[in-house]
Amino acid sequence: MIMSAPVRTRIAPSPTGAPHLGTAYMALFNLAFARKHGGQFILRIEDTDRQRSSVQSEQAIFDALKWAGIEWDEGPDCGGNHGPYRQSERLDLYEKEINRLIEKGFAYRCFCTPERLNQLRASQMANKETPRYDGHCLSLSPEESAQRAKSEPFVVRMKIPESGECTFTDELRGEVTIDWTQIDHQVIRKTDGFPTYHLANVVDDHYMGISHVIRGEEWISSTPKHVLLYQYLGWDAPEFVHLPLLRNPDKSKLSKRKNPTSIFYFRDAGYLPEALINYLGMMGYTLPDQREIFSLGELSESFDIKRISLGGPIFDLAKLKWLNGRYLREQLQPEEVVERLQAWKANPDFLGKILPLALQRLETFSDFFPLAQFLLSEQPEFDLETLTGKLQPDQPAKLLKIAEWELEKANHWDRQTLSSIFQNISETEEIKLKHLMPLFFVAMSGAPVSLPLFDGLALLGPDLTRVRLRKAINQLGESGNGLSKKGLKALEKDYTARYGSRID
RNA sequence: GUCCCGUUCGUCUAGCCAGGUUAGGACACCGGGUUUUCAUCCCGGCAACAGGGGUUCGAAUCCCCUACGGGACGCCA
Repeated sequence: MIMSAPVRTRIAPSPTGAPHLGTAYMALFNLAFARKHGGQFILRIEDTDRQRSSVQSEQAIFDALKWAGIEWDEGPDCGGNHGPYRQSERLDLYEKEINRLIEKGFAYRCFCTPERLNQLRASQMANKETPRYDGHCLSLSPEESAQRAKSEPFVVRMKIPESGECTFTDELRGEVTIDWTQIDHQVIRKTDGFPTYHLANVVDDHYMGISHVIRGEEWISSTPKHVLLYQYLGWDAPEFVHLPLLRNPDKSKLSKRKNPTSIFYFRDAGYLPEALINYLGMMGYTLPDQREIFSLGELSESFDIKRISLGGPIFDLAKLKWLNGRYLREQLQPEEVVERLQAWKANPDFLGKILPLALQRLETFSDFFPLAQFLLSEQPEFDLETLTGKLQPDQPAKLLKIAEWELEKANHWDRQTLSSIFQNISETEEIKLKHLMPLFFVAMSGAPVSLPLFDGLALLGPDLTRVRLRKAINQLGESGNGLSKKGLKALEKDYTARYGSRID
């Protein structure tokens, strides 16, 4: 490793779904490390999954990271000397390297059908073996392979040594050794011609001059594939640093099912970006002097990646709130707090969107804020009796859950879409909309009567909405009218039958 | 199931690499004070080295085993 090589780090999110806290977390340390060493930090969009990637989601990543105060030196929006920074625009490059791998005999085309592979996997699982490709297409001659490729769909797989082990160095953990027998003949090019993550990330990190790959712990077990690809392609591998994963309170990997995970949730619920970043900076890390209030700049100045601790930190909203409070009263001047509050939701734009919903219900100004309150708070208070209303006690939890799943499918978050989702639930459940709605009014606003719900939800946004639904479901659970594990499973099956499969 | 990674108060962590500390700080919680209430603020308290073996005069710290937790095992990233 050449010590004088410039430090270049990257964050490589895939533009699917809402911008995730984990992305900001990884970005933070990548950025701090690059700054500390006078290097560059790059944003690369990993949009190789054509089904799930969207331009809206890509834009959301830009917006969310910028809101959080994460700035990149090179990226799809600002360019740079190593572009393009969107993987979908680099297909020729991947194709070239894939062909090189095939020619050298390090990779091969595979014509197996998904059906065959599913069967194979199922039988291996049944025999308690590690699911692995069986090498069916490995023996095809180059000629036959090339010939069939003209008329048949295929994927390209990388070859993996049949025995021995792979040892690589993780900067925090030391040497990590994994047997090659544990590694599958990974698909590196999909039927649609797009590369998979494993290939694309290696090719891009090489051509983009990435010196340190700082990413989540979830990647440790596929690092041997990456190391091998660097070897096959004749390139030096970067340094690897695997950071611990943010956790839910139950210690599982942070997930939106159990926590707010969208960066926008924190923006919309009224947190300060500098407090959020500060908080993320203390997950698994402490500054050498142990101060607890610090900016991104201060973190970068003294940053020492070796100080990262490896136990997975639990994301604790209570402590984040405490920290946010300290920012409000210690780091900002009162005038600044007013300005920030206005910029948040107390501005003509946002209030102007609420007004049409409230106007007919107003007699004096005093009526406005009580009506709008649920759109300006993180969570409303409600009591369970009001929530359940006239429904059977076992109904609310199910209906809320169904709504949560249905809402996840929404491509747009506007009045019309929301309206049709609830219409559909009403029809499918054979409950008149009129009887269905009070439940949601209470869950969303705390009261059975409120501003028009669909417009309200549209203003609230998907992230705050989801958390409110979940809070209501949880409270029902605590009172004994929730969904048991069994009940949830049954509901999910039933849901799939009547509404179609869930998406994530 | 297989493999990999991890494990200090309920939570975030310092200390570990260069063995000797009354194992420190913060959140939460409990108690007291300031405050016309509440909050803030101040003071105090509770509370941890997962277990077992080694090495050593001495282990949270080094080594091994066990347990527990997490992750990976996709034509997702």
